[in-house]
Amino acid sequence: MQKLCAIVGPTAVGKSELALAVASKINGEIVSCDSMQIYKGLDIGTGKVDRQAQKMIVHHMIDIVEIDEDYSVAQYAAQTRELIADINNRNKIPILVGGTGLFYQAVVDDYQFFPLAQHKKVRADLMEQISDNGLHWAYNKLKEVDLDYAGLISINDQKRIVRALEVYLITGVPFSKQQNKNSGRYNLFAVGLDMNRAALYQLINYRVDKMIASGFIDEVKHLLRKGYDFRYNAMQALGYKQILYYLFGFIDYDNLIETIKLETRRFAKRQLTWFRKDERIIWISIPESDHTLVLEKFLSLWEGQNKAT
RNA sequence: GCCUCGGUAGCUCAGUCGGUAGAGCAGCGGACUGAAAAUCCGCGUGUCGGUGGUUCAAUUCCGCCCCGAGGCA
Repeated sequence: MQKLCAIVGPTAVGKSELALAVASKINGEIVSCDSMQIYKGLDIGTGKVDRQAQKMIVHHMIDIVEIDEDYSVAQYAAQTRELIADINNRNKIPILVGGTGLFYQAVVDDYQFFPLAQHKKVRADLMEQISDNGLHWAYNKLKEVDLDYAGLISINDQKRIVRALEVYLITGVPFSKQQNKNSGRYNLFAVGLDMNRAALYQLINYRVDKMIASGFIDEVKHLLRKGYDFRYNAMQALGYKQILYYLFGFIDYDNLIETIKLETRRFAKRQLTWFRKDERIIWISIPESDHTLVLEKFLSLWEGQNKAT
């Protein structure tokens, strides 16, 4: 069975640092599990590890698409599974590292996705119809074709309503009938990092200040000059969206910094909610900023699991 | 020193003609299968500044005190 090691947790908790240390100890390669680091050009705000570190330890799934390219979890899962197989075949350990819960889940639980052709036009049509007929119309439409899924989501959840409809329209199969998964594909060792909430929030605030100081705003200005604005999903990323608001004059500077920090804190909370429900995850709580202790703890857990299997 | 206004949730404030109180934001919890750093759902967390008095009952009325803002000296 293929081996897979995973390091997950909220933003700013120290996943990347630990991953680098672990990778060099257990002969691993890092597979990023991050929905925004896949984009070229999103560097400072997504907290990519610097190029030097990327040279020392092999990193995958970073900078793999352009900002204006379409990308989805289905592609991520397919690509990542191939990579994991490849790394295993070379007798190295794949280390899945990141904070995007859906991407993590799709890989470790081996979600099955139907083949799906271009969906952009279908979605654009749907959006137009919603602006004409209202969201309730779309929800009722979904009830007609997929009552089960409609029952699971809120009548206000526009994104999920649109997605379920578009997937149905393209494949002809109700969305809820497509939610299949295999289990036990990997010999999984998953570690979650957590820390005291107040300390985490402090780290997040500090990290945002650091990003701003390293030229985050210039990075967004540069992207905007290339024509990348609100239209692109990548530009909905935390910080990028807010800086666009700032550059367009919708919010002032103080407001900008506070909003990025606030939204990032809330994001971290949602990440924790996601990972907490996965019972396979072994949690390491970070007492202070002593990362050597965390590494030791990780390695002893890893040894323990390898002896057991 | 005197006068006026204010002191209620972490913050900004509403309210109770006397029956221990509620909004927004923050916060907390949850959901999540082709946009996911997205999107959505749920939950008031309180010595009503302190202390005496009136009252069956005071956060509410009265006295005194403390704190803040403004005004008059």
